[in-house]
Amino acid sequence: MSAIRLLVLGAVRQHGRAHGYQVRNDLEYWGAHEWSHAKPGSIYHALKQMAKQGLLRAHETAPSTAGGPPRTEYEITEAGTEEFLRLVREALTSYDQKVDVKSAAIGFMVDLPREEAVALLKERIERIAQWRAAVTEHYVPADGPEQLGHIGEIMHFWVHTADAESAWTRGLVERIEGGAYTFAGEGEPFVGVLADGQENPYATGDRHPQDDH
Amino acid sequence: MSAIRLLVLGAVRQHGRAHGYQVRNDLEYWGAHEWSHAKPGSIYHALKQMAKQGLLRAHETAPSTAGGPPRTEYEITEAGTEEFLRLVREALTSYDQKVDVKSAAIGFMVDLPREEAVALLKERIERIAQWRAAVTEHYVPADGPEQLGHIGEIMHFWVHTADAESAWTRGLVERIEGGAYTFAGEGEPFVGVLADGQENPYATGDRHPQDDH
DNA sequence: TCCCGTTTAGTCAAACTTGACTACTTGCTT
DNA sequence: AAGCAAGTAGTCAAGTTTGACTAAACGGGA
Repeated sequence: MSAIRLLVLGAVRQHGRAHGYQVRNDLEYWGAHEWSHAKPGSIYHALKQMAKQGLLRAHETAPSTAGGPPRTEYEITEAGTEEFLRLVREALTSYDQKVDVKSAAIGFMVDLPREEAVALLKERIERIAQWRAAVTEHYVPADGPEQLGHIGEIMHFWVHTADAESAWTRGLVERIEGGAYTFAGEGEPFVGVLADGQENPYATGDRHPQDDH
Repeated sequence: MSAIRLLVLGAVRQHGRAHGYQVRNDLEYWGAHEWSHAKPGSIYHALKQMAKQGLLRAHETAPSTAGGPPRTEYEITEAGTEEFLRLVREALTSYDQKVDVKSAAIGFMVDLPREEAVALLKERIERIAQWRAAVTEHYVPADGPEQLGHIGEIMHFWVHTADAESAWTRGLVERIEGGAYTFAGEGEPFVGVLADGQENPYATGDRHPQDDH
């Protein structure tokens, strides 16, 4: 799963109706340019693609209210909402070691009911444990780990990372079970999009693309 | 940086002369199919591309010794070796939170002198610290972190991950400084490729592509 | 008022990735 | 002796990602 579709679907859904540039701005507001590869091209491409697949409905719109070429607005469809929820659930449970997908899923977890979020996260913890067991059993050669030489460090690194993630997920589950945050059906949701015209406090300052982290 | 080029360059380099299928097998031997997206198409594409760019030299070869279509063998060029070392150095120092690139870099770190590897890893630790400082300062709004709601969990997750990685890197530096592993110029290097005809103990068992982790 | 920089909005070609498919040989089985 | 599974080696079209580029409108100073 690529994070782009999830992010774009989620942004359009929260907005109700959004054009590409608005989505682009929301993602930046969420800091997504820091942890996902959400370039303009990818965003506009995802919008078009998902419109073609019936996940979004495209509305041709008048030549824009403030500069730039005419813009297309999108709304999420029934099918799009289903796909969105499916993606959130999948991203919350699966251990795919991709930071962007995980981060996006955390951002959207409150779109599910509290109990479901907890259950999915517990499933994730379970999967990490299984993955860990499989890796440590499978990749340690019969005649001892020394055989692997420095290659063993790769495995060590994976396991270390998995343990850290597991620990963090357990903490998150505790916080959620302790009543933190507002989940689906629990009243006013947290607003995570920029209103039209609102200034983005986390703007990039438009750094040059050749920036290297 | 994508991990594929680094992995392919490294494989060809260790082999001296290799055809695509051999590279494909080496990567599987290294477990790369588990942590990178090293599909056949990507590997053959990378080989062709890098040959076109002068990083590899292609030799047309006789119709193969054991089944299958005729194969092309590749050798690394001077420019390719430079690029390889550049990529390893970059991957060791930069904090790009991509598991595949990091893992590949660990696998190839012994191709550098010991002192350089240590220096690069220390640089990495430093960069993680800087990144952490920037993120915690920049993303905590003036009126307290509560403002962020559950979105703050994303930041918390990044920071947690960064700390885990920093801890692991410090451990690795200690092990290397303590004399572990054989680095460039220290005698017989660790052999990380499969000899022609040698069986791969870590073969995938050719699982179906629709496997989901 | 005219030019120039900025913001808004989006396009495009080139490169890369994916997963399924082709094609050829070996060796076992019936 | 024919058939066929398994292994070897690689191709291909469809889809995705990238980074640089286009283009329109606003703003403000000389």
